[in-house]
Amino acid sequence: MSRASNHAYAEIRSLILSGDAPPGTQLKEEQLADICGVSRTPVRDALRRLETELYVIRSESQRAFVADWSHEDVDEMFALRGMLEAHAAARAATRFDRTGLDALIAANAMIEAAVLRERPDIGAFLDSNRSFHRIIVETAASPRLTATLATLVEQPVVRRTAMHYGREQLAQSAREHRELIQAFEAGDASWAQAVMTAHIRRAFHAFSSVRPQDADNNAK
Amino acid sequence: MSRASNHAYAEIRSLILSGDAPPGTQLKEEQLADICGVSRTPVRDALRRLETELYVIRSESQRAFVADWSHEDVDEMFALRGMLEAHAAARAATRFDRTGLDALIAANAMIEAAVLRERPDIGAFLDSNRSFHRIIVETAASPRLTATLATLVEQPVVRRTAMHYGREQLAQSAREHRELIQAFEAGDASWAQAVMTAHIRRAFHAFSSVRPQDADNNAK
DNA sequence: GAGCAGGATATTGTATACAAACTTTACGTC
DNA sequence: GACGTAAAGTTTGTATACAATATCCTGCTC
Repeated sequence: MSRASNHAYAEIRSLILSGDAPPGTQLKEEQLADICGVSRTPVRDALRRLETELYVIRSESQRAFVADWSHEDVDEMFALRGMLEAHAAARAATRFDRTGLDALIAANAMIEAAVLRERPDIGAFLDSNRSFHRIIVETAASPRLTATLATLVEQPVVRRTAMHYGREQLAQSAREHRELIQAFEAGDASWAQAVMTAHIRRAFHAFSSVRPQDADNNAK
Repeated sequence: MSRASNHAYAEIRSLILSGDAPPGTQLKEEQLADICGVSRTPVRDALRRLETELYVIRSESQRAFVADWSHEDVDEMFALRGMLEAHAAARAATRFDRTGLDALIAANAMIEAAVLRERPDIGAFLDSNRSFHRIIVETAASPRLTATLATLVEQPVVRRTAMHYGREQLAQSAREHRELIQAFEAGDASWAQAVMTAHIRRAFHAFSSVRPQDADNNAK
């Protein structure tokens, strides 16, 4: 899955995330192939990947569409994500070594740098936040958990959530990360699990208190 | 993703599960295409699906191999399954109607009939057991949860577990199902969740107390 | 004999052509 | 005008040929 395939994946994904292809849009293989400048074969690979990540859904007759997420879908997704990510945190708590902890601390330092300024840098926040959570999931050392969570953690949702966070909520997020790090340093699985549960749950409420059009305006 | 692709998927999957392609075996697209009697295109689709379900892993240079499942992997799989299925039970507890409950009761009656006899009928047990759990997951009404669990509940694993159950353990399984039904009738989510957690956890210990070769002998 | 270069072989990636399936449209019937 | 049906058009599925890349093998040098 090399050059062309990855390129198609990135291109189509950005079409969806940018809103150029809003929910419900039909994604036709040939048309996408034109846009990406490759043949249909790598486009099909890309669509399959996007499908497993639930960016794309398929009609009964296998036509591909940009996925739309109902409020209940999002609620359920956060519930599952909270459960699994908290479980990952608990596992990780018994597995962290100094190198991993340092990486975690570094990631959170970058988050704080992005947040604690006049005008928070949401892009940098998202990048570092993603790193932070990825380190934890990987330290949990369960490929199956990693794979399952990958399909659950939708970056468009994380993005919209962050968009709605004010400066104070972004800072609170970083503080929760600090507490997670403390729990990891103590090797306390229950603590880590509880903090992570709360962390994700709070994100859910931030997300669901904003109506989609507001988030879009915010994004501009 | 139609005829050829599904066929290739089923065929390759059964190669892996039957042990004809043991862990570590390299899966070459052309060779698989020959075996399945289709071209490489649907084989590639099938491999991608199997890859997301972790039956197949890829080397750095994108070559496909049969994944190896360590004891710890299986442990983790049961842990995830327990968590998610317990969550499903909790959701279902607030959603069951009389029709659903009656279906559940009927399924468990069939389980008991298969179990409470001179020589338990494992095949019938497995069928009814699958129905029982499916009714619960579907009553939970979360497509995402259904999809996630589907990749986690490996029937070969369930089968091996049941193979190792003695008559008493099979009966115990049915009793746990009865308690689940009580919890559902009471609409008590916490109760249902706790019973399901224990139910799956017990299955894990039954599974892991049997060594693979014993299970295979038993299966013959 | 160890290690490396370079070509031969094997394997995956991509493009393209054609087949199958689904959708839409146009027309005829009632 | 509503409905059904069949043909035309659109879209996805599959096969095959070729390209790119990785791996293996051979023979050379030291």
